[in-house]
Amino acid sequence: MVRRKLNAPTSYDVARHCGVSQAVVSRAFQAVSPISSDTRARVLASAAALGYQPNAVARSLITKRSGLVGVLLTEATQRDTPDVLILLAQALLQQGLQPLLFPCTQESDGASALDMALSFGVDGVVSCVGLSPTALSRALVRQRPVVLFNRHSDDTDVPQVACDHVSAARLLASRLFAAGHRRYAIVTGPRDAPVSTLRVDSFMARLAELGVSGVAKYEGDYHYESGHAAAMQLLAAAPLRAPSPRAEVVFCVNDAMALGVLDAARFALMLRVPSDVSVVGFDDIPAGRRPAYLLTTVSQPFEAMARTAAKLLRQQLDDVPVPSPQVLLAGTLIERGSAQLLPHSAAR
Amino acid sequence: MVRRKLNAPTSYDVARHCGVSQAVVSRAFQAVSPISSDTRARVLASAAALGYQPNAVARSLITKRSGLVGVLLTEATQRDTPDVLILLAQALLQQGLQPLLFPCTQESDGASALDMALSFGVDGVVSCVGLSPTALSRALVRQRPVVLFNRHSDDTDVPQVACDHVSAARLLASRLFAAGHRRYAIVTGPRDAPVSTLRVDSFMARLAELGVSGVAKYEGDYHYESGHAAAMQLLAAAPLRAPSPRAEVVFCVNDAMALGVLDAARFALMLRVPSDVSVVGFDDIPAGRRPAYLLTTVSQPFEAMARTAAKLLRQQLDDVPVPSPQVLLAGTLIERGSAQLLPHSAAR
DNA sequence: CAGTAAATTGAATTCGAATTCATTGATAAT
DNA sequence: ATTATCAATGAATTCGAATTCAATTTACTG
Repeated sequence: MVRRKLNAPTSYDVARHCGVSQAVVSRAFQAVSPISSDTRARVLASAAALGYQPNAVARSLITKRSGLVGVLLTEATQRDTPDVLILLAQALLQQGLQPLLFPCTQESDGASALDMALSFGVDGVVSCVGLSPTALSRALVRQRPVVLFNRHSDDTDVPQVACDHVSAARLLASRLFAAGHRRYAIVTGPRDAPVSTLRVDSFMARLAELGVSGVAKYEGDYHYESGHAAAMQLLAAAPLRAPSPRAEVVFCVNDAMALGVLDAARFALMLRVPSDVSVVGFDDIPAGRRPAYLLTTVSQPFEAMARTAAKLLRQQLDDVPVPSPQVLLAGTLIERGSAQLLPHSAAR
Repeated sequence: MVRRKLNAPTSYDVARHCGVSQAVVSRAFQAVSPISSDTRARVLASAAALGYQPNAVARSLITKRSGLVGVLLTEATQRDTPDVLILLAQALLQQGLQPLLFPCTQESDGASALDMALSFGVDGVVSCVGLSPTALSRALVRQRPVVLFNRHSDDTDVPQVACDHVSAARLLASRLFAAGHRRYAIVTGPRDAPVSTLRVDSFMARLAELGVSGVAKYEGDYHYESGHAAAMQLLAAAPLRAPSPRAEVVFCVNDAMALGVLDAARFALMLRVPSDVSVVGFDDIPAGRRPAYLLTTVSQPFEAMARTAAKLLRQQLDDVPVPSPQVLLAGTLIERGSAQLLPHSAAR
C-alpha cells in the first residue's frame, strides 16, 4: 500500500525523496545549523514538492518550545474592552507567538486555566485574569513566564503591564476640581472588581486631599443598564436629603455605565449635560466618541499595553533580563462635551 | 542530582511513585481503558501528590488529536462584530476544544493561516475568512474538518454556518416598501466584501421585484466616518439632479455606518429621523440600542451561529455524518425608532 | 604530499504519552 | 481438579522532529 494521503508528509518522506538523512531535513529548516547551502536548497525544494511542513507538535515535544502563548481572559474583559484581545493577538503574532485562548467564566477560574495552558505546552502566558501566588508559581517554576495584563500581583517579580489607573483617576479628580466642581457622585463596578476599586479609591483619595467629602456612591455592574439605574437614583429630581444636593459630576468607572448615566440624565430626567450635570467615564469606547454622546473619558493605551506585554514575554523567553517588569502606561484624558476638565479661564 | 524542578513530572515519575508501569499511569487518565478502579485511584492520588498533568503535546503526537481548533479571523471580523470571537471561543470550549487564534490582516492571508494552523496540529478549523478551494482541500485531505463562519464556499461539502443575509435583506426591503417608502439609498461596504455584496444585492433584488428603481448607492468602508460622509452626499440639502429627490430611506449594510448616517442627518443636516429620513442598519451593535440612536436593524444570531459551528466541528471530529452542512440562521428584524418597518395600519 | 583543521553528513537517541501484544493472575465452567 | 475465559498489567514500540556524536569529506597549512 502506498503511503495513505491522510497523513501529512514527514521529514523522512522528504529525506527519501531527496536522498539524504532525516537529520539533514531537520537541519534544513533551522536558521543556523551545520548544513551546506546547496543541500538546504535541495531539501527545501523536495519539501515544497511534497507539501511538507515541519510538525509543530513533534518539534515542541523535543525542543520544549511550542511558540504558543496562553491568553487568559474573562468574559468581562472581552465585553468591556473588546479591542484588547485582538490587539494582544496581533502583538503576540508580531513576536512570533500564537495566542491560545482560555476564556474564564469566573475571575477564580484563572488557576485552572493556567494549568490547562501549561499542559498544552505554552511557552508563556498573558493573563487578563487575576492569579493566585500559588498558581503563578506553578508556571514560574517551570520557566513559563507570565505577564499580567491590567491585573496586579503583590509578587513584584511577575511582570505586569497596566494602565496607570491610579494616576489617571487622580488626574481626573484634580481636573474636575479645578474646573470648579464640588459635589461628586461615583458609579462603581462590582465590589470585587479590582480595577474598579483601584479607580474609585484613587479618585476618592484625591478628592479627599482636595477637601471634598460627602461623595455619593452607587454600586453598578459595569453595564449600561446599571449606569442608567444609578443616574435615576443619584440624580433624582427631588433630593431627598437636605445635606446632599444633586451631584454636579458623576464619575463612572467605565464608559458603558457613563452612557447609561448620560441617557438617563438627558432623556429620563431632562437634565442638560454638562450644564446641569457633568458625566465622565473611563475606557474610551467607540460609542462615547459619537456626536450623540461626546463623553469625556480616559483612554487606556491598549495598543501600547499589548505591545509591551508581548515584548516582555518575548524578552523573558529569550532570557533577556527584564529590568523593570512593572510597566504602568499613562491613560489619556479626553475632554469631550459631557464634562469640562479645566476652568474656563484656563481653556484657550 | 535530584530531578530538577524545572520539568513537569512525567508519567514515569508517577509510575515510580506509585509502583506501577508507565502504561498504567497512561490508562488511569483515560475514560475507558482496561484498569481496575482501585489502581486508577492509587495512580490518580500519586499524580495529584506530584502535581502531574498529562503532557498534551506528547499525547497529541501519538493520538493525532490535540483538542485544538484553529480560529481564523480578519481584523474586520473583530472590529465589526467583536462578540463573535468570544462567543465562538466559549462554544468551542463547551465542546472540549481550545481555540487557537490566527488573526489575518488580509482576507487573502487565509490560506497561509490555515497551513500554519495545520502545522500546529489543530483538529479542525473555524474560519471567518474566505478560503480558496485548494487551501480548503489541503485541510480536508488530512481529515481536518473546516467550518466556514459567515463565509460562503461553492464547495457544498464544506459545512457553513451563516446568518441568512439574503432573506433578512429581502425582508427588510419588503417591510420598508410595505411601510410606504419608495425612494431608497444604500450605503455599501467595500466592493470586495462578500457579505456586503450579498446584503446589497438581495436588498436591491427585492426592491426591483417590487418595482423600485433609481436606488442611489454609496460605497462605504464599514466605518462610522464613511457613513457620515455617505449621508452628507446622499442626503445633501439641495438635490442636484431633478430626477433624484432625497431618499426617504437609507439602508446601510452595517450598523457602524448607519450610526454615521444618523448623526450626519441629525446634527449636520438637521433632518429629523424618521420623519424626514429613515435609517436602517445591519448587525445590531450595542450602541444602536441606546436611546441616543434607537437604530432599526437586523440582529445576527451570533450565539446560535457560534454554537452551531462548534457543534458541526465536534460532529465531524466524532465522525458523525453531518446531514445538511449548510446552516443558514435567520436574522431578526429589530424595529426601533430610526425607521418604521410596517404600515401604520399594521402597527398595533 | 602528508597532516590537521573545518565543514557536512548520518546513525542513533530523545522528548512523553498511548497503544499493541504477550503475560500473569483470577474467576468461571466443565 | 482442570481447562477456558477474562481482566489487569508491563515491556516494548510508536508518533515526528531535534540533537548528539561519530564518521566522512573537503580544504588548507607547511
